[in-house]
Amino acid sequence: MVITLQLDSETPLYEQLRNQIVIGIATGRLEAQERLPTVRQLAGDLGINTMTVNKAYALLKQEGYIVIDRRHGAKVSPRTQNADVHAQQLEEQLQLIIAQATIRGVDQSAFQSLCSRIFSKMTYQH
Amino acid sequence: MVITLQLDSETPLYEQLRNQIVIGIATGRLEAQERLPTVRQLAGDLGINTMTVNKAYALLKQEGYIVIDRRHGAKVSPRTQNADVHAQQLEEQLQLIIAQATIRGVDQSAFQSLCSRIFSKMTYQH
DNA sequence: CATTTGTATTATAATAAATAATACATAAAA
DNA sequence: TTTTATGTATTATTTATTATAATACAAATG
Repeated sequence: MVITLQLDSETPLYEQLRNQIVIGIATGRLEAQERLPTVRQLAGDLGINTMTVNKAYALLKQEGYIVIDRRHGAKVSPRTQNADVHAQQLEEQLQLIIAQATIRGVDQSAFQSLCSRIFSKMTYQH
Repeated sequence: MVITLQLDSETPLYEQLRNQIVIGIATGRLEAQERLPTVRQLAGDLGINTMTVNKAYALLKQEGYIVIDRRHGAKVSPRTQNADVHAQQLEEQLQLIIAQATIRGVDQSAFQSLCSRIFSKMTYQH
């Protein structure tokens, strides 16, 4: 999986990394049980520090997206639950995005179309 | 309009402020041409620094959500355009949210319902 | 002229982000 | 058993961000 970082972004590197891996899982470019690169290898490839990658992995682990074994490294979690825990967070994020889109002139119909187009790229199955 | 800040949030105060004003505009709690509180007054009400409020106002101004006049203070912009400029940004934000939701088990149908519920609270009209 | 507006300036403190260099615990592999 | 590769913990340093603070300034209204 190709990961590209924007060094001039206001989004921290570890967060960019975390976001791209989450999208990779949802789109199926990273399959369940698939092994992620080691922190050292990924840090070397991206030209960033080991601890920055580790921070992204630790975050993904805490959020339940990946499972980490001392020796086997990091793997994509086979399945995740607890949708209810993040329901409120999802609603808050979505409310802000929809508010911004509404003011920019994007109506519900256009928004739903955009959502459909994005959903069609998501292949993650439970 | 009631604004509540979470001091223990990882979201900066000026960003929380900006977000709530954006939502206020979209939901109609802040009407077009309506005057916002002065930076000093709002800072006093919220118990935060003047420059923190000013940073939020400057950001809202730069994004086109409000218009600022030296003497008259800050007002909600009558109308905003340039939807295309922010189209890519919208898609990126939405992609991440949908990816997370998908992994958490939220399917397209449930997501669309949530969107509809949020949209029903948005009264902003062009 | 006086007042109120946003804003610019400068300083300071606290926190976060990123890098760096090591070291450690673990467990598979040789 | 020894070696090796894994994530992780630790400590330090640098840089950027955030928030506060105290002023001062430009502009425009009354």
